Amino acid sequence: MSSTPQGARARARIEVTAAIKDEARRQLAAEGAAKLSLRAVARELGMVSSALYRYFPSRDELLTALIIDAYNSLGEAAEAAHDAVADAGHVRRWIAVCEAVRAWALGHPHEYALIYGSPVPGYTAPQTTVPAAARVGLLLIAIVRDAHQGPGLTNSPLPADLHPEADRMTADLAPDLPPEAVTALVASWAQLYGLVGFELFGQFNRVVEDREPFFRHAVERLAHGVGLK
Amino acid sequence: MSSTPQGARARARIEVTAAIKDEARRQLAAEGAAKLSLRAVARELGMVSSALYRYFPSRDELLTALIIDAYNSLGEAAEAAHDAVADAGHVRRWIAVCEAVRAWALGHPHEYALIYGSPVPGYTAPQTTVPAAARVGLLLIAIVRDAHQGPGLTNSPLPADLHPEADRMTADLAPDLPPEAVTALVASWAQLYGLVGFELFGQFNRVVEDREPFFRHAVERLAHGVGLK
DNA sequence: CTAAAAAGAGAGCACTGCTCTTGCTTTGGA
DNA sequence: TCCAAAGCAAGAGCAGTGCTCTCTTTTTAG
Repeated sequence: MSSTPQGARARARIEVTAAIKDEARRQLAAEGAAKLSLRAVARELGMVSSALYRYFPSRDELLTALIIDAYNSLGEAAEAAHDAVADAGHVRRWIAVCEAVRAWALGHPHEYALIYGSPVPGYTAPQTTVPAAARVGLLLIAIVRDAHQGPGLTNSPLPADLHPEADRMTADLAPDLPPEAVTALVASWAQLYGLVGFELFGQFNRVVEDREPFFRHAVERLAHGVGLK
Repeated sequence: MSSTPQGARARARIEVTAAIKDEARRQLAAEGAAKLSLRAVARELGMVSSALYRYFPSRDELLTALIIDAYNSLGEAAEAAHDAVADAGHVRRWIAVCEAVRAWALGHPHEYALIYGSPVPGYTAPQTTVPAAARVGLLLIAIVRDAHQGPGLTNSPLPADLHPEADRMTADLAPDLPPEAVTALVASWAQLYGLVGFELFGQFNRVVEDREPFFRHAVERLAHGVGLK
């Protein structure tokens, strides 16, 4: 009986795959997705570039792996920040998640750009990324749900032409919540990334200087907008 | 006396420069910024790639020219949409500008990605782009200013720790407006691009289906958020 | 023990941005 | 009017890229 369940080869494959991703992530963090080079990764790992194709069939596949990891890293950061204030009020929890997203983005700008910036060259995200991408959204939904089951939500009514879509979204995302809240939640979710992206991509340069209080206030208003109080 | 003021050479230079930009814009619209190739542009124009460097010293310089054009194109679209409803109420004018931004983005996805997506490979936008980039922002400020001088604005107060930054932004952007409105305006400006970007970059896939009413409602709420009524 | 599968190495293709040198043409001053 | 200077096009070439193909070696599994 062997101590390496699937054999040494399978074990090595896992390690090499991880090493490739690590080195790729290093280059991504250092230079951005566009300058991520398979040949450079292979060179740094002491292997020849063609050998790398045994692990990732193309550059896009490597990027996809990095994208999923980035979504999960962001999701974990947001979840950790939320859990740290799980006892606090719903607005405070909402703010904590938003600030965690911003902090993660500022700490991993190229990875953030990879997942929330413009998609890389002709690249379209495969279905595989969906579960990881949803983590932050699910967190926000959970906060709003807690508030709904606790102190309740205060939402303004929706226009008539939005009722069908609002009901559809609600059925898909959170059937137990009022459509007004779900609609506001989805919009706030997108708006959060507008705030983060503008800061990260330099649109706030020479416009907003002291960004923490600005961001905090903005996401607090988002929280009120979804009905939290 | 010559009919070509600066000589035929200067005239030709202008035409060739325009032809290069046109062809580059075509490739940008077709394939995205990352696949924009100087060699392909030159090839399509029947010139050799090295000749192109007489007009643009590098690929980044070409991209910068396209970025400025894109900002101006977006700005013009927004201004035209605004002027078409200049007599309507402030909220309606605000919505018109936002919807013009969205429509332009959906019609020019790669150009939108170029200016509001993640900045291209290690590329940092030069100062030259600033005036063009400000056009939509100035339009939104103008609407809020009109409202302020007309029916007035209704804003909620700011937290104390935001006062310094809010006053600074107000002095920079619109000294005649209340800091509460300016702060909300800047945040809404960023949030608008969050809504547009999420739709454009596929984050709304399988989440929001009927996007026009959703977007319209969201930006109407933004309008109320900056104090318009 | 052996056939099959997996992995690495290397050469090569087509492409990229960019530089440099070589000629030709237009320009502007003496 | 002539002539040097500047502007421009063309071609070759460099270093780099993603990716494919073939060949050899190593490991696995029957």
